[in-house]
Amino acid sequence: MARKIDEEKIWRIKASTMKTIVDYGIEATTIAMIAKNANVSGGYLYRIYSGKQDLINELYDEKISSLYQELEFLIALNNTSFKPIISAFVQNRIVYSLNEPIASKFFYQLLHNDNFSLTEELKDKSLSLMQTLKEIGVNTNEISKNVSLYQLYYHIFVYVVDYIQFKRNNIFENQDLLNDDVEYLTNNILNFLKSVD
Amino acid sequence: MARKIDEEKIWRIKASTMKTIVDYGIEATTIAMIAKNANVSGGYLYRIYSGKQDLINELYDEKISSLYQELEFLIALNNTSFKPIISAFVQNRIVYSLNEPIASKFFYQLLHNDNFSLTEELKDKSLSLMQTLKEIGVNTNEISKNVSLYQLYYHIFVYVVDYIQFKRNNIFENQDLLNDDVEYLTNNILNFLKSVD
DNA sequence: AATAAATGAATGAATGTTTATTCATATCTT
DNA sequence: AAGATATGAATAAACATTCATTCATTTATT
Repeated sequence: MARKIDEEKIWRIKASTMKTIVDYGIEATTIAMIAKNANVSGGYLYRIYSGKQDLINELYDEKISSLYQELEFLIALNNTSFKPIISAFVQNRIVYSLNEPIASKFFYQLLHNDNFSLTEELKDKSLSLMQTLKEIGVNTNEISKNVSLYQLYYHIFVYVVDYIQFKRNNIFENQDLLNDDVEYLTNNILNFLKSVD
Repeated sequence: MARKIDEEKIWRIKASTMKTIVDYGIEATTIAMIAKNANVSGGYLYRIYSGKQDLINELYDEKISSLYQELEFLIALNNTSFKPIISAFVQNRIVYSLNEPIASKFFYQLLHNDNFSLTEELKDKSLSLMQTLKEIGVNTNEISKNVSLYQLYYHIFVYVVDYIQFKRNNIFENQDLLNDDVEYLTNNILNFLKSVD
């Protein structure tokens, strides 16, 4: 055997990628900047990733994946009613944005960048998750039976992430995220999904 | 005097910039691509704009500006009740996304890109518009007096634009935007802003 | 009215910088 | 020593930007 792969090095690359993108934007971020910030040689990135696009896409897929896993876990924990699932999910998003502001903002940026899209596998998973959630909500009568999978997806994934990010980067005032936000967002989501006819 | 400035040329540059960015993303868009697509020489862009960043930012400011003007007009038209203003604004956003899909998507992309931000002047205008709207809504009791300017701003500007764009780029199915959407979005917004406590 | 001179618009090839990517070499672990 | 990891200088392509030049239009002069 030879020298071991330094796992921490890969972790540093990921952290550096997110930080650099959050600080300077995807456009201005270069491989050299990422490597320097990660204390890693430029060429080393190419041993692991096939390039900048691949590196960012893989990171994004990772984030989406863990989000879906989290939701699956919450569904398994409580599959008889809709609100607790959403409420816990929203709370986790707020906690995440406070504890991991860089990762959180990185995710937000990619969510709205069409150059980086999901794998077919993740799209399928997304679809089946929304279907499961819809069944739960419709059965308990917490949401309308006419709600579309799109409406579910948008309000659960995009609305929450966006609201939190916009609140943090606010042009009006720098506002703290509060526990009140969990309830506010959860209720808003339930109202949307209930009011479809 | 010399030759006149060809105004259509500037129009072509703007249209080309939006189209190229929508097709390839801001990152992959080059000055050469924009110029070629606009049938304009590469160097000509620098007579009008100081560079790529300036060109995009100016276009973005233009879009924001006309959005604010539109809202001002709607407020002047009906300054005694909140819902008609929002309803008309939402309807205009949907019509705009159907009639000007490229401009609409361009705007959406920039709304979520922190590398391009508003001028202080536009931020001020935004603030005063939200204050005016809040007064109208609170007076008629259509929205909560505890609503923050941020919540107003997010739900009126961001939520509507995002919902529409996500519906069009849907990973689930390609859905048409309908008149039903106007009512759905308007009601959602009013519910959000009413339910703050 | 005809012609020349002046002005500023517009061009696109040339420039120099930046960037992703490669590869010969060094380093580390067993 | 062997076999892998890791380096970073070297490379080549892509890029934004500049600038000498050309071209269209207007104004002045006869």
